Amino acid sequence: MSRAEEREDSDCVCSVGMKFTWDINDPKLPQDMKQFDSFQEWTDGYVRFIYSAEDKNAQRHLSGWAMRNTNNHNCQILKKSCLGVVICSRGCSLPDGSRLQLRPAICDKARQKQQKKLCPSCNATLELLPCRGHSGYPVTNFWRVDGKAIFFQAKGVHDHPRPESKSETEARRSSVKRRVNSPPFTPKRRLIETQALGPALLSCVDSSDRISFIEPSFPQHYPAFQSPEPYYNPHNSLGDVSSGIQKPSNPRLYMGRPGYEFQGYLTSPSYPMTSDLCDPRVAPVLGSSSSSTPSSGSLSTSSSFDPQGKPPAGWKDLLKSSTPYGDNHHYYGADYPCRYPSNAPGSPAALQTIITTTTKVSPTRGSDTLRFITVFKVLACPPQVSYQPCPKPPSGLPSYQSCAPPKAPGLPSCSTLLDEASSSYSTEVKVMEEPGGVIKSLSFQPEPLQTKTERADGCDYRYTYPNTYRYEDY
DNA sequence: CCCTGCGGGTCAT
DNA sequence: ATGACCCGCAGGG
Repeated sequence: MSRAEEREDSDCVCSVGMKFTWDINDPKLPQDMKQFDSFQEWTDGYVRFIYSAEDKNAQRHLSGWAMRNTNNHNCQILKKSCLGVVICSRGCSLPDGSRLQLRPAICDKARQKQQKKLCPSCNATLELLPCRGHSGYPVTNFWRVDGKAIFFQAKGVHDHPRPESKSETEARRSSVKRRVNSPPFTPKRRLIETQALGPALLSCVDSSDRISFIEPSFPQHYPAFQSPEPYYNPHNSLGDVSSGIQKPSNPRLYMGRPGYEFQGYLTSPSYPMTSDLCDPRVAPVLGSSSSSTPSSGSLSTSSSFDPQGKPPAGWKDLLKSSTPYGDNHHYYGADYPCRYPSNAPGSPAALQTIITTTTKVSPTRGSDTLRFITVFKVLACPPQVSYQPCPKPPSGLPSYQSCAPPKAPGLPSCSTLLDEASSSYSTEVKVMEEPGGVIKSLSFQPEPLQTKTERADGCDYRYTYPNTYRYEDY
C-alpha cells in the first residue's frame, strides 16, 4: 500500500481527489490541500476530484456532459444529473460517416423544443438518448465547496456517446447567430446552415471559416490544458493505442454493419472513458498540441491495464469475463444500440479495455475507394491498487468510495484540439478519397495521428470533415 | 432565449 | 430516510 502510494505520488497518476478517502456527504472533507486537480471536463465513472476554489470551470460546475441541476434538498451539495445525448432517431450517418450527437438543452422547455427539430442530415426526428449509467439512473455529479477547495464527485458511467461539449454548443450557437446577422458568402451555404441547427452545421462550413469562429471561444474553458501535466504520464493507455496501430493484427475488425448500433458505435468513440487517466485522448495534448515531435517515450507505454502491474484479486477474472471485448459493452451489444444493460459500476464494463476497430465504410459514390475508420475505445478504467470494482461498500462507507477508479486531471478537451484534429482529418479524408491509399495511411499512422483519431472521434467526426456537405453537393 | 441554481413538492423504494 | 424527478422562480449572459 505504502509503496503503491509512493509510486502514485511520484508519478502523479492519481488525482488529488482520489488520493484521499472522502465522500461528498462527509461532514468533514480533506483540508489543507496542497495540490489540486486540474479541471476535468469529461469525467466518467466513479471518481472524485478536488479542485481549487479558484478554478473557474469548477466554480461553474462545468461538465462536458449535459448535466442538469437536480434538487437533492441539500444546499451544501449541488447535485446534477446527466441528460444523455440527442441523436437522430433514424440513426442516420452524416455524410462523413459520423452521427449526430447533440447536446441536450438543459432547460426542459428548450429540450422539448430541441427534440421537435429534425435531423439536419436526414430530416428524421431527433431523439433523446437518456443516460442510464448509474444503476439505470442518470449519472450524477456532486459539487461541494469547502474551504479553498471545490470537491467533485461523480457516480455512474455514461452509457451513451458524448454530446457536444458546452463550448462546442456555444460556439455553434454563436456562429449561427453571427451568420444570421451577417450576409453569407453563398446562398447555398446559408440554406444549409439555417436548416442545420445541429452540429452538422459545422460540416457545412469550410474549414478555414469554421476554425476562425470556433477557436476564440474555446480557450476560456480549458485553462488547465495548457499545463503540462505529469498526470498524463505513463499509466494511461496510450500504449495500447499506439500498439494497436502498429500491430494491425491486434485490432478487432468490425465490418460494416449499417445498423443503428453499429453506427452508434462508430461515432460514439467519445464513449465513456471511465477515466481520463486512461483516456487515449490525452495523447494529443502530450504529443501533438504543438507541431513539435511528441515525446514518444511517454506515449508508448505498456499496454497493461494495471499501471501498478498488480491487479487486485478478482481483477483477472473480471478481465476474463470481459472478453471478448464486445460482450460487455453497450456499444457492441447487438441487441440494443449504445446500451448495455449490465453496466453496473462493478461490472466488467468498468474495467479498462482498449479496443481498436477498423471499420470498412461503404465506398464513396462514384469510386471504388474504400473508407476505413479506425476507432479506439477505452471501455473503462482499471482499478488501481486500492480500487475494487465491487459495488459493495466497506462498512460505513458509501459505495463509491471503494469503487472509484483513480483519475488523472488535466484532461484535454477535444475542442482545444479542434484545429489539429481538423487538419489531421482533412488529410485523412483526402487519403480516403484516393483509391488504394486508405489502408496504408490509416493502418500505419504514427502515434500522434492515431491518438488524434481517437480524439477526433471523441469530438465527433462531423467536426473533422469540414467539407463533407460540399462533397455531397458535388 | 437559454443556462443555472434554488427550493417546494411528489412519488417510489 | 433517501433518491429521482417535476415544477416554478430568479438572476444572468
